[in-house]
Amino acid sequence: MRTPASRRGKGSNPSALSQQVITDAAQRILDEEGHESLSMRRLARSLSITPMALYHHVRDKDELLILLLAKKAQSYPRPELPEEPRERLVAASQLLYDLLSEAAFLSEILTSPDLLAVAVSWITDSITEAAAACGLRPEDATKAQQLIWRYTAGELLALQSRRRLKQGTSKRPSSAIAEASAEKHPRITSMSARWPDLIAQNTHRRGLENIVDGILAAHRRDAHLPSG
Amino acid sequence: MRTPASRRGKGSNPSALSQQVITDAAQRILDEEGHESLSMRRLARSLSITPMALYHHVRDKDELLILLLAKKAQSYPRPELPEEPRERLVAASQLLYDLLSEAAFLSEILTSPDLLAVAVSWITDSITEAAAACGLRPEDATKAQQLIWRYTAGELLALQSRRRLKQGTSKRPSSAIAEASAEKHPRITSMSARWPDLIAQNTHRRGLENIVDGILAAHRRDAHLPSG
DNA sequence: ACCTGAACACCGTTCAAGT
DNA sequence: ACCTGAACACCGTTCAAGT
Repeated sequence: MRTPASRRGKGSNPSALSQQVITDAAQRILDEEGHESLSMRRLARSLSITPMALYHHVRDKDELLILLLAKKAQSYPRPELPEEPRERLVAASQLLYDLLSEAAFLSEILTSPDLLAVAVSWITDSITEAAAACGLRPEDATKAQQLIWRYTAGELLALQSRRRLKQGTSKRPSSAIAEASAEKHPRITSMSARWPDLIAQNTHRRGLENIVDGILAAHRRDAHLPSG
Repeated sequence: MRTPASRRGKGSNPSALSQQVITDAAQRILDEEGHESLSMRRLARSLSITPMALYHHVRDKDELLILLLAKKAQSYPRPELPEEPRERLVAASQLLYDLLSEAAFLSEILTSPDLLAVAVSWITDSITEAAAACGLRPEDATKAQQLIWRYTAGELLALQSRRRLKQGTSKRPSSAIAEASAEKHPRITSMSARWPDLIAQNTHRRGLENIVDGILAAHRRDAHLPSG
């Protein structure tokens, strides 16, 4: 009983399934149909194979996504970073944000920050290095990197919801929520009116600089106090 | 509010279904089985009703989750905040983090920050107010609140993954990822060895203070430059 | 070793109908 | 108005078997 699976076209060898082929196909789905469409089953269909065939090359969906991110990180342009340490710290952090904003599927794996961080480590390493060059001890430099990483994660979530808002996939506040929460605070009413404009803005860069300066100021304080 | 705390006989009267009854049952599932177990179907089963009966009282699952959060926010203890503006800003921000860390299902709705923010607006309002009391103009105070909110979101993601790590639901880095990413950076190897200790720490408070001070310093700079 | 077929154990949500 | 039954259109993943 021979399965008449339609030829995979394009490829010369139908049995040429590999991690490379899989991630390429996944990226194509991401680009053409959006990250909501990327499922193991959909991916298998696009390769004319059984979903289970995928599991011979990737452990699970999370691994696939991280792999996708790692590939993007690898091929990402690596600009020369500024000489001046503080500028370098800001630039490397900005780079992290820019790269990750291109990975729309990110929210699904954002809860695995450690795995994620490994995938983009050439950038997070630069951040740590730059922090160290600003005078922070290795330990504090790593903490600084972590702080920036977490802020970046929060900004990326916000970016994602802004995008969905544009797409029109978002939801209206729904009276139930307003009712359940708008009881004891009069202020919100006036503030929420301005909200749409405010959340529409990309405030990442400004925030980043505030944070970097906050870190460096704290360092200078700590460095001066013990000796004086 | 016309809920006279009446009959909710466990299965005796199926017509006693209401938003109150639904959210109570959902909270029970959350508490007893964890947020992964909370689904519309599971919830319906626990109430001995059809999944679709739920949709007469909540629009969809997201609304249910936000409702759950709004309830928690409402019943959360409201401590007296410090008089001193900077201290108040820090304290209110810490409060936001503390409250949200108790909502383990949060990551599912973290991508709707605007809806979320309405649910906990009594805290976010305090943050904005405190920032204004520090001298920021209303617009800048709102931006400060936004910055803090986003950092908090990032910290909460990190917290969540730390919890999963403890639970043992986490994944080992998997050679494929290491292979795909650890090619061009030698530094990562030495750093990732220290990682487990570092990510295990709760660095939120320290980071928060850095950020608050960064914001206030930027404000002082901006306020002084134009006049002098 | 690599892949298939079938199944397991689920999801959120829509629709038409019942009371 | 409130609820059910059945279906739609999916998920990720395991298992045993085939080549």
